[in-house]
Amino acid sequence: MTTSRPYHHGDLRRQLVSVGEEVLAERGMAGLSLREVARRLGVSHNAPFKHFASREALLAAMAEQGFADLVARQAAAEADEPEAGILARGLAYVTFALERPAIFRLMFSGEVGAERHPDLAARASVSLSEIATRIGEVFGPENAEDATLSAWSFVHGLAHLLLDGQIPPVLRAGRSDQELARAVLGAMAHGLGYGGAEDPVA
Amino acid sequence: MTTSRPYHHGDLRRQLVSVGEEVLAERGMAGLSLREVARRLGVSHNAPFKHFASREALLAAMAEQGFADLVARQAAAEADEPEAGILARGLAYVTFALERPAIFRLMFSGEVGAERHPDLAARASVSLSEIATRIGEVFGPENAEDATLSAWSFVHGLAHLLLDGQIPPVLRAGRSDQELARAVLGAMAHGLGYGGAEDPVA
DNA sequence: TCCGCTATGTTGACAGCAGCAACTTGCGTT
DNA sequence: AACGCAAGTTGCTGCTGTCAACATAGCGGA
Repeated sequence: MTTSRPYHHGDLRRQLVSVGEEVLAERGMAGLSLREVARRLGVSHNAPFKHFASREALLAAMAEQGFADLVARQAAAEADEPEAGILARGLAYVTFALERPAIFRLMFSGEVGAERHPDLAARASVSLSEIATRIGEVFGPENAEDATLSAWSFVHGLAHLLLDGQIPPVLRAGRSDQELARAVLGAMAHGLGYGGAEDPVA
Repeated sequence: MTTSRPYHHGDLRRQLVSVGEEVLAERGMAGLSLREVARRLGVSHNAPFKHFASREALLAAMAEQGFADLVARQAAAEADEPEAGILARGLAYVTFALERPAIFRLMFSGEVGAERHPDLAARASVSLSEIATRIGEVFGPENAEDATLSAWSFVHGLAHLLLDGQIPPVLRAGRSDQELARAVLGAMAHGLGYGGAEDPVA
């Protein structure tokens, strides 16, 4: 009995995405093969092709999931006052990158070819536009564009530098990634246009 | 005669790196194969292995060259007054990313495994420390760490967002990448991190 | 001058991968 | 009960990275 291997898996697509992230985290981009993912799920080497037309299509789905999760996480980080909210969102962005570095890299690696995967393009665009909108709300209408771009560049760059481990010890000054993010984002919020919000993140 | 195919190529290593960048730009990470590079150079499929122990080693060399070029470009962007210099360096950083997006991505993709390629790690570390130092010179000694990190994150993030083409039209407001970089970096230099004491930018 | 060493390149082989084709299974419909 | 389609399987092809054995050339010492 045990029904251990029903002929139809039933949830393969979702699991492919999930195990795909697992493999990607363990072995990196070069080590992520459809066959390895199939092996881990106990299905044949060609089963994935019934759900994804190509390896790249799986990558696109993984990135898409990443964007969805990023949006959800940012929404959860919402706060009462908008200034605190923007800071919390920035931290959430960085935290997401630090917790799921492989997916974060994939999302912005440019390897997926968004033009070939409209679903991914749409999801990414929505996700990023939302971020931009929220940032814009805080910085006000006049010159909102550049302030928004600034804040976004800032957070995005910080996330990349942190997960690349490329911050020299001198700058790190013994702080953890999270502490660093908190400090630097705080400095940004303080310096970048709007004066208030004394240490909004408790 | 023509000496078209001397048995010994004479300059293979350098050309592998150069053509490697070419292929990477054309076909992306997945499309970059040692065999393709060898083909373009008219050598056998195994010739590259006399210069690089693995595909990854070639990638490392390409990234290393990228860091070297980035440093050179930044040095060339030096200016008289330090404040103008820092801005010029930031622009140079972004310009490098926009001109050679494939290499820039490779340099920060984390796919190369710096721990396995000490030469790359050294070059990257030197390159980035130099950037940090120069930024630090401008922002002064007190709180230099966070201001430096801020500026660097900022430029790094802006570069990534620009070359990902992920900036919504609303924020772009019709400006070219270069114009955008100029505007945003200018805003940063004006607003960021000077501790609120003075306004060094005339 | 000649000999042989080493760096550089070549041919041949193997295993792993993406993707195509043809076959099988079994669930949902009628 | 019969059937059709979605989901899974086996088998194949061509490409890739990498290993091993062999070939060539230019160089330094005898």
